[in-house]
Amino acid sequence: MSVTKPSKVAAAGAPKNRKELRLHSSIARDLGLRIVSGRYRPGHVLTGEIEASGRLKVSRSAYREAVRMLAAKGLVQSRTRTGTRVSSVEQWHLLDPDVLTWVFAGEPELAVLQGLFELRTIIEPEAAAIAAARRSDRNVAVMRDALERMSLHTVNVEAGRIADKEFHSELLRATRNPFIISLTNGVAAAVHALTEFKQREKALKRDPLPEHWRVLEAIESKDTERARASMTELIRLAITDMPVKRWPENWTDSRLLRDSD
Amino acid sequence: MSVTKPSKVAAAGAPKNRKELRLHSSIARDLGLRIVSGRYRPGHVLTGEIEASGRLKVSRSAYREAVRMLAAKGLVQSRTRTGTRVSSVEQWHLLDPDVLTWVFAGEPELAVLQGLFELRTIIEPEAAAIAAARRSDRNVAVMRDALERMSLHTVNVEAGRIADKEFHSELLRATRNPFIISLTNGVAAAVHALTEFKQREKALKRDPLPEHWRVLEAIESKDTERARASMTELIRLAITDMPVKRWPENWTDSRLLRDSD
DNA sequence: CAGCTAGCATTTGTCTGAGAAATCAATCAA
DNA sequence: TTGATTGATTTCTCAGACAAATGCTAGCTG
Repeated sequence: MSVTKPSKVAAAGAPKNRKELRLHSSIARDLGLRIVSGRYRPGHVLTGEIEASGRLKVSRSAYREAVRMLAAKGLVQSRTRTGTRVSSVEQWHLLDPDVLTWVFAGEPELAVLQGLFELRTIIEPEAAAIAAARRSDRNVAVMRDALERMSLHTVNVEAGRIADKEFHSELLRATRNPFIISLTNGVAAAVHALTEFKQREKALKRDPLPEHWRVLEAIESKDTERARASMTELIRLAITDMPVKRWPENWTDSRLLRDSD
Repeated sequence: MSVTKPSKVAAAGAPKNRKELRLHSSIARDLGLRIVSGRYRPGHVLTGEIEASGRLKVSRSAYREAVRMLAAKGLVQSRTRTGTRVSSVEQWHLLDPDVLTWVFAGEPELAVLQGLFELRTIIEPEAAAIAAARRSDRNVAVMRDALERMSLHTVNVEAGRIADKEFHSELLRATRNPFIISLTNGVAAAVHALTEFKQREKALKRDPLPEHWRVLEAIESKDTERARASMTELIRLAITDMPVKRWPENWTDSRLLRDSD
């Protein structure tokens, strides 16, 4: 029960992997992780502000701001007298970039992986088709640059994964649809965490570049049909690259699904 | 520059249309509306906490909690010394239920309407197909009940619009995909605000029930193809019901698109 | 003059302590 | 039994102070 505070001394030499967060953001991340990981189940009532902030050795205001953030993301709900309780999973803003990052921070469940890929299978081929119709030359240039960096670094290192993320972000941006673009941030965060997850298991054998280039070519030549088809194929290949033994047939064994009240 | 505070006396006789919000939520809603409506453009720096809270006659903590909420929704970003500035539109969590509600609170721009319907056209037919494959009997029962209430009240009154919302929510819920379900809350909020918007112009002439029933029948009989097709048709009809003179050909005239830096 | 450094000023961030408001639960009265 | 009253608990709101971060500027130094 300890918040990884942004160390005031920033221990010399310690690799500051993650950006220094403010105290309230750290607390929010901490609580958020506990919630999405299932440590705090839906319906669970958090310990009161006074005790919780006291235990964490932080001020009540910092703790409250953290709770407000989580409430804004649909993870908790506060009521006087009742306290702050974890909301049902259906209330969670799962496509919020932070929430998505937290969900994929640990070992994501198979059904959750499957859910994300299902969403991508629905969205991204259509997005690619729309992008092919509306893309600007600049969109193409940015995507090309991303792919070149991706081929330079490979997705086995952070720089390559970032390039991968930027490719998909720019593709969705090319749709000119604010709502689809908004999905970007969330899905990109998830995919990024995901390629990192893949990487944890074992370095990717297959080279994912060819299908990316095919998507780019289709979009560049404004061929909507080919853009849709090649993106469908890209996602299909990405799924086969996931280091899972067996994809579950049904979904009902997901924690994200069980606890809905 | 005044927050519609949750009046302490709740002025006798005054119709309390909207649920009583806490002070911090009221402030957040207030600022949020100003931001998404374009009153505060991306890049704009909000007045400092001390002055802002003073002007609103609220405590700094209440104001800060509001800002934290907006930051959690990607609308603003705070930095010491620099202040709190409105983020670029791409940072906004447009699918957040609150943000979506705020966006559609006023007269939504055509391009924004178009964007939402484009997203629905992509998601919901596929969702209907998946729902047809995975739906439980209970899902069907809930959807049927919603349609019956919808036909009882018509979408010209609030009760009918709520029933409409519940139909679509339950449909997405039937997909058993947490991410698709999460889209529910956002899209449902938008559609709800939208039917209200339609209603403002003029009562809907055409009866939208038949196409809803066709979707339900397809899902009940687990006919994925027919579910997809009938949902596509439902959305197509919903678009034609929008009281707009002419759908714009290109998008670039949307405020949501311009200000991205 | 160019560039660097140290301090200054400003804004958000954090802390503390005190009541106010809301609401659940039990108690008491009609 | 039902309704009103009281009490306890928790979040909510307020006020004021200091800490930390950081952009800016003046002055120093080469």
